[in-house]
Amino acid sequence: MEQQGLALQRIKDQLHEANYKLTPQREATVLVLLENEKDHLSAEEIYMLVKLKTPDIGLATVYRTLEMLTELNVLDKVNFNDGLSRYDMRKEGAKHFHHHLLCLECGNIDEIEEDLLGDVEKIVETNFCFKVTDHRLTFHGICQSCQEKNKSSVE
Amino acid sequence: MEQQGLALQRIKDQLHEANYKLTPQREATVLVLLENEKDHLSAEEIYMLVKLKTPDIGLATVYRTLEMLTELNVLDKVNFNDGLSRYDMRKEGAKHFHHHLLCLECGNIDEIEEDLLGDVEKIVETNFCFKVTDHRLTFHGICQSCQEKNKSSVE
DNA sequence: GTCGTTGCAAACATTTTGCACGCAT
DNA sequence: ATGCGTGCAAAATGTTTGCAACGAC
Repeated sequence: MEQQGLALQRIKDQLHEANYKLTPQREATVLVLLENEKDHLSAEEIYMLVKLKTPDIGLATVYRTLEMLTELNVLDKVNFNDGLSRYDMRKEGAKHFHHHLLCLECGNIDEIEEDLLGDVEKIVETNFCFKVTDHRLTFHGICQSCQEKNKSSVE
Repeated sequence: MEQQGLALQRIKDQLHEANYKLTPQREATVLVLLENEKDHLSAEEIYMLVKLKTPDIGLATVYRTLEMLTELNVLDKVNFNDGLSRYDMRKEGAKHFHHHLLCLECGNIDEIEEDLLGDVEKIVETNFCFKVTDHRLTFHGICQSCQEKNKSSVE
């Protein structure tokens, strides 16, 4: 909770620095994002959650807010393979973008905060002369609980 | 060329195994994909290329063919962040899916065939109990030629 | 004749845009 | 009064689906 207040303040500051105003709609959207940090909500899902508390908001505004926050690097727009964009908070201190584990069976998406790509990025920079600024890494596979589910159903 | 003939034959066999027919439209689509293996074409781009040689084809057929080939693991559907799906041939021998380098300046997408994630996947399997079957890895950054372009324009 | 495949058009889903209005400065 | 921000509706975009017709066996 305290954390969330700090995060909100940080985002407010970023908006002001970039000459954006923190309107009630924008604040409500940011709050929903903070409250659901662990999920990977789509624009529509965010819209519906915001609308519960702030019914006076349009879908277009949510899209515009999400675009703005993505531009400010508060959010990352991520595409898994379900045809729509999802939005993911960039952790405050995190230099790198976290990784994802997508379970092909239940569709659940977990996050890995650990940076696993430090060495790999160095290889890319030296061997391919490519200046890396960011990355997207998603593993596809079977999550722990689905593995257990399968095991017990076989027995 | 010879390689392409072999690849085509292999794909034909896979279709037949799965009880699909190799219709002229499907063959034309596969040929376009083989001829542009290094690109990351969207459905529409593929459609337009196929239509040059085989005008009697509809966009829906291309979509259906791409879906079928994705299901057969001949293709991978990849999403960069431009809002549409792109299709990428899975290399014949390649056990793992190759990685991508997306240049944020010129939009070019390069491929890395080397497997850079062997160790990382092991870590994921043991530390997170996640059975990895595939992955998507894209580095965002500046490609070599854009770096050079920038250097000379500063001087 | 059956059945898989097709082209076309319509439907659909997601995202963007145009516009008139509202509100803070 | 200026200009940013808004909701709504319309448009644009990318993809899927329904359907009648075709063609191989």
